[in-house]
Amino acid sequence: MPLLLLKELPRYECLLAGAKEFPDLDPSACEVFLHLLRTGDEVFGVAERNLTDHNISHGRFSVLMLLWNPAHRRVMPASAGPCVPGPRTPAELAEAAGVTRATMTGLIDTLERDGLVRREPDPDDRRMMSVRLTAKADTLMQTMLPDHFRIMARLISPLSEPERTTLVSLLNKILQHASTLSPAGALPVEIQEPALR
Amino acid sequence: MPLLLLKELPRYECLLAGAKEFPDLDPSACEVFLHLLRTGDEVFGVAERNLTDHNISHGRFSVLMLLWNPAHRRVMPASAGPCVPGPRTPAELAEAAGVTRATMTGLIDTLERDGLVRREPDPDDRRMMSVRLTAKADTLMQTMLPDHFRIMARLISPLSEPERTTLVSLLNKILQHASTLSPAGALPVEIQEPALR
DNA sequence: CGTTTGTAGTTAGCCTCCTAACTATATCCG
DNA sequence: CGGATATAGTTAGGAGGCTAACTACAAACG
Repeated sequence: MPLLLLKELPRYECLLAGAKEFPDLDPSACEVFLHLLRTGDEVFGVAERNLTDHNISHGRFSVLMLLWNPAHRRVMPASAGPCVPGPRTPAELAEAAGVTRATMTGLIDTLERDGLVRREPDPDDRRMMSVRLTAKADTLMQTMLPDHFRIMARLISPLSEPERTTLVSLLNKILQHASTLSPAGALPVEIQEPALR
Repeated sequence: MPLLLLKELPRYECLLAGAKEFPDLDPSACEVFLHLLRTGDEVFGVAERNLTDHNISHGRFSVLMLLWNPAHRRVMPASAGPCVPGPRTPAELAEAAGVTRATMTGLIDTLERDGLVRREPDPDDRRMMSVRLTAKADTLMQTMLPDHFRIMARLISPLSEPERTTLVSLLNKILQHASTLSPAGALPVEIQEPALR
């Protein structure tokens, strides 16, 4: 639900009209942009509703998934392959989930309060903590995940397999390109005209 | 930035492995789902960074766009066509932006504090307020929008026109279907197979 | 005409995100 | 060895989401 976007997307003729006043407005790009955000938001909202029923926000779910991965490996043969061991410390979790360490502190706080997670001091480096799932969290995941998987499958069910492949590849083109414009990929924007007023 | 999602998407073989343990896990659906959210998040983040430079969050931007539309019409010929007059009251704005009235109160509070918006009582119905953009907001939009349009165009630039059409149509299939699973579209689910377990 | 019902906006309290600054510990290096 | 630098985690304060409950007004209806 966090995206918050115009519920009704503008009609294409409105975009064309806007392009007359703003030469920088690319109507088809704008349309893709808005549809991407709108659809992402809707899909996100449907998936989140299920988690909310279990008192789990998306952020908390991400943390549980990151920590649960190794617990999961416990069940699987040790030869299960390249699924890496998964993060343990708040800093690693923050990095993997794409939030700040401060945010992760808050998430772990509430997860710990709800008995889903335990903090343990690292014996080797006294700056560090180790975060572990409790048995309660493990049980919760076991009941929550099948629903979550069914919801994902249902959301994507209108697409055939070839359509799915196409969609992923188109999204990937955008994602790859967007990453280069991103905070990390902060190339100096070079060519941009001095505009901006 | 709000989506918060695993930065590194799981490899497909991990999804396949997961499907062995969870029969409900549809690997290709899962892959589409994750790519959609991840790409939406990235694109959203890039676009938001520009707004943030002007001290405008996405929520505030939505409000400004909704209110600015009519101001925009002022410049355009009255015959401009089917671009409706745009919302004016907090309740209408909340509905159009897809947030609660309480949230809209907060957004208008900060916008008013920053001098971008004015509240005026409705003379006919003393429960209602009318929200208007200030001249300052109008100026801000004029300087902010061209950048915003350029960023959208850049984000989508890796796709050709036919690819854009395809992408929008695939996204639309998902969006239409998702809406039927949604809170508002709470049709009694009737025809839906009894599945869902 | 007065009571009930509904609607607009706000308030209060919670959660999750952020940035900036702080504390404690580890490490590097002169 | 000892100071500068870097890192882990937290804290403080702010914004923007939410729900639930409240106030004020309008409308409906018996």
